[in-house]
Amino acid sequence: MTAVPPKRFRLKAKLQPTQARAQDTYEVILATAGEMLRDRGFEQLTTNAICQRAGLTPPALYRYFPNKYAILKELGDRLMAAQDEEMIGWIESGGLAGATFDERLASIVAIQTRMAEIIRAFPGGIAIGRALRAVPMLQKLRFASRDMVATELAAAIGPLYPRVDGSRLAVATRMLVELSYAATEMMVEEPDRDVDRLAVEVCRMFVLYFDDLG
Amino acid sequence: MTAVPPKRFRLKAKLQPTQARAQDTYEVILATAGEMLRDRGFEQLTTNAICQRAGLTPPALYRYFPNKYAILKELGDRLMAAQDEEMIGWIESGGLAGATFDERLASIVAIQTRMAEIIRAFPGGIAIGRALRAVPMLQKLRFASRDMVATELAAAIGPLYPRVDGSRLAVATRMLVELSYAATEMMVEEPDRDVDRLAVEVCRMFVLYFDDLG
DNA sequence: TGTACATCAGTGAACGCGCGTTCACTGATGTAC
DNA sequence: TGTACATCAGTGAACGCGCGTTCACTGATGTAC
Repeated sequence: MTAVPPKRFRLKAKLQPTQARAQDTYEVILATAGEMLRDRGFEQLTTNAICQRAGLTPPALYRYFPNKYAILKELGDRLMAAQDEEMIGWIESGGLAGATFDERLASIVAIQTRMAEIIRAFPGGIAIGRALRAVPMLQKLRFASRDMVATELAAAIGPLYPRVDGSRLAVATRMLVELSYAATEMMVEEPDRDVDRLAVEVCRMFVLYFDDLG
Repeated sequence: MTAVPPKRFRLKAKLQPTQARAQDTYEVILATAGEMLRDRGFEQLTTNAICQRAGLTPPALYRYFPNKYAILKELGDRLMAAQDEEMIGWIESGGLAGATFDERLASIVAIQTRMAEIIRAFPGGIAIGRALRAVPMLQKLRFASRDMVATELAAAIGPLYPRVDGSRLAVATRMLVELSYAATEMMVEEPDRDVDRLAVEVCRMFVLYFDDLG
């Protein structure tokens, strides 16, 4: 009855494709897995089913991925990379540094909306987002991504809040990024609701908080 | 290549236990599943493994639960019920209606901290919380729970914000509850971090937002 | 208060299926001369 | 510029395992008289 450590899996691709044909196969596997995640969800995702749908045989898949978690990891990496890139771009191009409340609000609403668009546009993005939360091994990647963005944000806006000490700013930015992700998921998981209004209210809250911080 | 609808499962218990012995079995199954979720996570949870650990044979489990999702649903229901009850109690005993900023902050920090405690105290609570997000069929229950709490909160605090129209208040309370859950998960998923400070900052943000709303 | 019967609760043993995975192989591509 | 060879890429077919699930049965509990 003692606690059993969770199973570990290799996540790295076994071989990197070198020839063009192999590169195509690699991408077809990922694209097919993304479609299946979108249509059926993470739990229904199996290596055999991916192969069948992709028109491949299992050994072709196993040449590049040791198991389905490796595929999921690669998809998660790509989704997070797309989001990180957009976030970093937003931070570098001003971020929260608008002169008026409305400017700051418009800026953060824009990035919040963009985050939701990225997930929607990514095949299986919603299911991948869920997996990033639910699968422990992917969770670490998600935390790393979030903390990286939060650190960048703290570095960028630190000068705007000279009286706030670094550790509090770190907590504040980490919170902002995490809750921004949560809000993004709320926007994509329930698209029938009024997502634009939700985005505005969430972002209003963020701006009020950071204005108060200074 | 058309989208395939996700598999549906029966979630209701097949039979309700009547005798005391059967009631014990029912609870043992749930308690064991909770332990296994805590130790190994959702993906490692299998009906056979639950039976083995609980000292039962599979047909005993299948007498009460048609599959493992039914077990997960019951656990999710209980976890959410515990959280809902606490939240409703908080709303009824004042909630956000403190006279000063610090009073309101202290009140919301208290409930935020309590939410985290409930998850931590619930066997497998963290894994169940993840499953409530990741498993589509459980997600609906989570949304229902959240919307119920949000509606109660809106009804309770509506009189405090006479100028705010109902639909905006609905969006605001829904956002509050959802982001509060997200913050709770952040607190329990990374317990090594300074959770108390995080709770204070999150709650400060909530109070600032609702103060501005009025 | 005991007995006979009905119903509830759980067992032992096994099933079929599909999962992840691998072996031995053929075919495609690249490269040295 | 063609040929021989090495390496890369993917196939066909099957494997063992463990999963969810079920069948026929025994034992435990409740109840009518």
